[in-house]
Amino acid sequence: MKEGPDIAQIGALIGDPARANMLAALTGGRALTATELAGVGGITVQTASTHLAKLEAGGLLTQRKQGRHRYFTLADEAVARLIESMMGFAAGRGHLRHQPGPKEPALRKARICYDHLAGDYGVRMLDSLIASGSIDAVGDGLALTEKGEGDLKRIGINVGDLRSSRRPLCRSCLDWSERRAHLAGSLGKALLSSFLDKGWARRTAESRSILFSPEGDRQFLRLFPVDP
Amino acid sequence: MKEGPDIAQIGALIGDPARANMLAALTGGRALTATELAGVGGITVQTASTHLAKLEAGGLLTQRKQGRHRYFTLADEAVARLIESMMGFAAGRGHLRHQPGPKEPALRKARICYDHLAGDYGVRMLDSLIASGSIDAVGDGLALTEKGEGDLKRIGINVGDLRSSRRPLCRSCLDWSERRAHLAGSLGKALLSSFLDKGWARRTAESRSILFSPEGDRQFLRLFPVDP
DNA sequence: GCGATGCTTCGGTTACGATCGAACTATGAA
DNA sequence: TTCATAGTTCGATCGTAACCGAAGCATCGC
Repeated sequence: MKEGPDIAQIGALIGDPARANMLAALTGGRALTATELAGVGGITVQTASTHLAKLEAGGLLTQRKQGRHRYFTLADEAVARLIESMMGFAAGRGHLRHQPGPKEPALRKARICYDHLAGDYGVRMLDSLIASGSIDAVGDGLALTEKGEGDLKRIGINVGDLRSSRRPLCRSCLDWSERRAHLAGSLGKALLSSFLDKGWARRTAESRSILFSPEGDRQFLRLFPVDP
Repeated sequence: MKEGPDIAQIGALIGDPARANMLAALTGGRALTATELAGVGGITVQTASTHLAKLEAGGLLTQRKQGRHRYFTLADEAVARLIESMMGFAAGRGHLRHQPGPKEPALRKARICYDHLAGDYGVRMLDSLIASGSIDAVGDGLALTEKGEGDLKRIGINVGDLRSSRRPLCRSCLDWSERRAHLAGSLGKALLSSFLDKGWARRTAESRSILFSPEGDRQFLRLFPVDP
């Protein structure tokens, strides 16, 4: 009874709908202000403020004040992974909130998952990288091959730079909409960044969905084909 | 706001201390009755009953009635993984409940994690299997090698039988006490079963800890050496 | 300096859920 | 049948936490 980590505390932190919505929104990777978060939580700023304080005390959030704003972000990638894994679990049990609204399809097609690409396109990209021999999949682990390193260089991603960070290069992340893995880790981040830099896609204002331009769409599908 | 799976529901389910304790106890893998669970939760049976009903409605638990008892177990392995991952997360944030009681050290040395070995011994076993070339570790994924298949056969584990199940053979599972990976999956289960069958170790009544006999301890350490 | 904006703190209300005693159902034993 | 054990359902109590209005700080633009 008194053994092990206290799972109830963080469960309770995530267990409030307003807080859960805020956390989910922050899984989008960008920092949000208290007022914005109050919006996504459907509550007033006062209430949001107390919620945010609790989340911060619990170690799930960090804040950075900038002028008269306070920007909140998830404390680190581990929090993002926890949230995503809970989403995957909830989706599997049919605990859905979505009356399939207008934004839903876009979200399933391509969205941001902390800092990398998720949704149909995310899964497709990983499948394609594996099929082309750029990434080795062993069990549920992923590893970049030499061929992959060369291929990535050709589209402007220098893997050497990424290796210097302590963060793992490749990591598989379970996609809640597709129920299959997509690519996370510093490489996943670098790939998404490059798409955004190239103008192939852009992030939307308040949602987690990623919008591909017609041109970007073509380029993406050409670069990551799926075998027939 | 209305997009994605409802993470708050399961958060709330886990967020109650009594329920969290029950779930943690069930991570021990064996089925427990409502009264036993009331015990670990520190509540009366009436209260436990309502909690258990909620957990079942939420899809986290299943019950099987046998005579006048009702045996509760985690609904499936996904639930166990979710709980364990939350434990790992909570441990990392220092959300500990343990005033390091008497049972704590035993729990850190060897315990059961749903159906496989965790704790110091679990981590050691995986390390040793990797060092000896029985298991390939790529990224955070694990794969059994041909050599490993042979070695396992020699200690009485027929991998062929395990492959027939849909469940993955090797899976890495983050250990909350060691903060490193141990071996899960059907192979992890088979290994622990064999230790128990051989009488090297036994499960304890109400706790998740695994007790090795002096002889079993010797055999285990001989079989899974760590290089100096 | 002044007002406007972003956010927190305080106080009081409200609602929900955890809790348990008591009564009720079901299975097993004698 | 009767008694005992395991469990659920009901009803009532109680505590806590979510919530918002109002007031209080802090920072910016002017």
